Formats: sequence, structure tokens, C-alpha cells
Amino acid sequence: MKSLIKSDTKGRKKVLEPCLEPCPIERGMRLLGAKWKASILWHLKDQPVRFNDLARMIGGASKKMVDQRLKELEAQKMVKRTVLSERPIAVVYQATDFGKSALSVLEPLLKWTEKHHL
Amino acid sequence: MKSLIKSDTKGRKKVLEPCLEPCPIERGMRLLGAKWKASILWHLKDQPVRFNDLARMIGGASKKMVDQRLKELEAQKMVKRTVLSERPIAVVYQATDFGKSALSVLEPLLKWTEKHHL
DNA sequence: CTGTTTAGTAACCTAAAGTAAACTTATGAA
DNA sequence: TTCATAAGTTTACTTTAGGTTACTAAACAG
Repeated sequence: MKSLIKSDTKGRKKVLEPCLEPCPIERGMRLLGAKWKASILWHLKDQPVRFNDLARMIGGASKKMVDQRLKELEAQKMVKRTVLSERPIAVVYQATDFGKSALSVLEPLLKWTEKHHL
Repeated sequence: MKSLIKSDTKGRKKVLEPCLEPCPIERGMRLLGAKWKASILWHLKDQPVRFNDLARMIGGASKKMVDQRLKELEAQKMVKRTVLSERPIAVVYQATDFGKSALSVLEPLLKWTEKHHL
């Protein structure tokens, strides 16, 4: 993570180990940082929740957003989708163990935000 | 943070305490989650860094981006800008104490990302 | 005289992100 | 019969985020 700057004999500067492509922090942010994503995951951490209930909980987000983020979370194996019944279709979403592991980031984030009144 | 669903006598559902406007997690993410923002802050956590050096370190980001994020971070009091000299203008940026407090989020994020090979 | 450095600005543009509202198919209730 | 529910999908936009390239002005190097 240390990026060193060196000048050559002609005074031209260059960086050793530039953070050229997204470093872990950047990548992590891009995994969790999408709009509403962390909130959604947070709501699924304790109990399975049904789609419409979830959409209602995340009041500010449209169903399309919720749907999109759920699909991403599912693809990342952070959330599991379970069909309870066809016909009157019923579906629940819940955080996987891996999804819950992200709480090691979200919990400090929550604490930090509250502590500083942000 | 608990959003309860209740059905009334007629079976209509509604949510008590909907997460209507961005909850702390969401707000925190929006403060730290912009592209390159966390990376930039990370690079300023130990030593003051000059603008162009920083731009070189964050290889993937354009100067405009770096500049924009620095201004946001400055406005949020997470980074301090210091002019070392006019004429051949020289400027350094460094994380403030508040900026460093965000490491309580970024460090777990880094660990999480690396642990899971993301 | 040309090229480099400093710390940005400005203009322009595109791709992606997000929003709102309507629609679907089937079920159950008043 | 009309309304509400379920879990989305579709359409039709608007917004904004981000990228690219070129430019500034003053100073120094070869």
C-alpha cells in the first residue's frame, strides 16, 4: 500500500508501485458501496425477509433498485433467495454467512456514522 | 434499525419505522463510498502528500477526479490542504484526526476484502 | 527554445445509475 | 366486482458521475 515517489537523474518523477488498479479498499467499496446495497444487506442480516416487505422497509429505493441490488448480492453469494411457494408466489431473501461477514465492515461504519453525527 | 411489518384488521400491510430516508449505514456509505475517495484518504493517513504525487499514486483516477474528491474531503473536514509555497506553488494534503477516524471503517474493509480474496 | 515541473481549470461528452409509473399473472377477501 | 396481495418486469426518462483532453502560469533544466 505504500506508493513511493522517485526522481531519476534527470529529475523526472515516477511512482513505484502506483495504486494502478483499484486497491483492496477501492474494490471493497465498489462491492458494498452501491446505493442502497449496504442497507439492504443490513435488513437481511437477522431474519429472512420477503421482497415486498423489504422494498417497503427501504422506503427511499424503488422496487427496481431493490431488485437489482438483490440480484447483485445474490450473484456475490452474500444473499440467498428462497422460493417458499409458487402460485401465490412467495420469496424470501436472507444474508448468507459470507453476507454476514460483511458486517465486520458495516458495523464499524454504523458506529462511525453515529458517533460523528453524520 | 428494526422495521416491523404490521397488517391491519383488513389485511392491508404497512411498515412501522420504514427506513425512509437513508439510515446511518447508507449515509456513511455515501460519505466514504464515492469512487477513489477511500483510496485517497488512505494515502493521506500517514504523511502529507502533494497533489501531483497523489494523482500519480492513484493511477486509475484522473487529476480532475482526485481534485474533486480532495475538495469533498476537505469540505467534510477529513483532509487538510496546506500551501507550502506560492510562486512555484506547492501544496500538501493530509488526513485530519477526523479523517483518520474513518480508518475504523477502512481498516476492517481492507481486512474483509483481503480475507475473502475480493 | 523546448520540455519539465507545480496545482489545478475548463470544456465537453458518454455511459451508467437511478426514478416513477404502469403492467403482469394468479390468489384471496369484502 | 373491485381492491389488495405476491414478486417482480418493462418502459421511458432524467440525472449525475466520471472520463478525456487540453489549457493556464511561473520556474527550472539541458
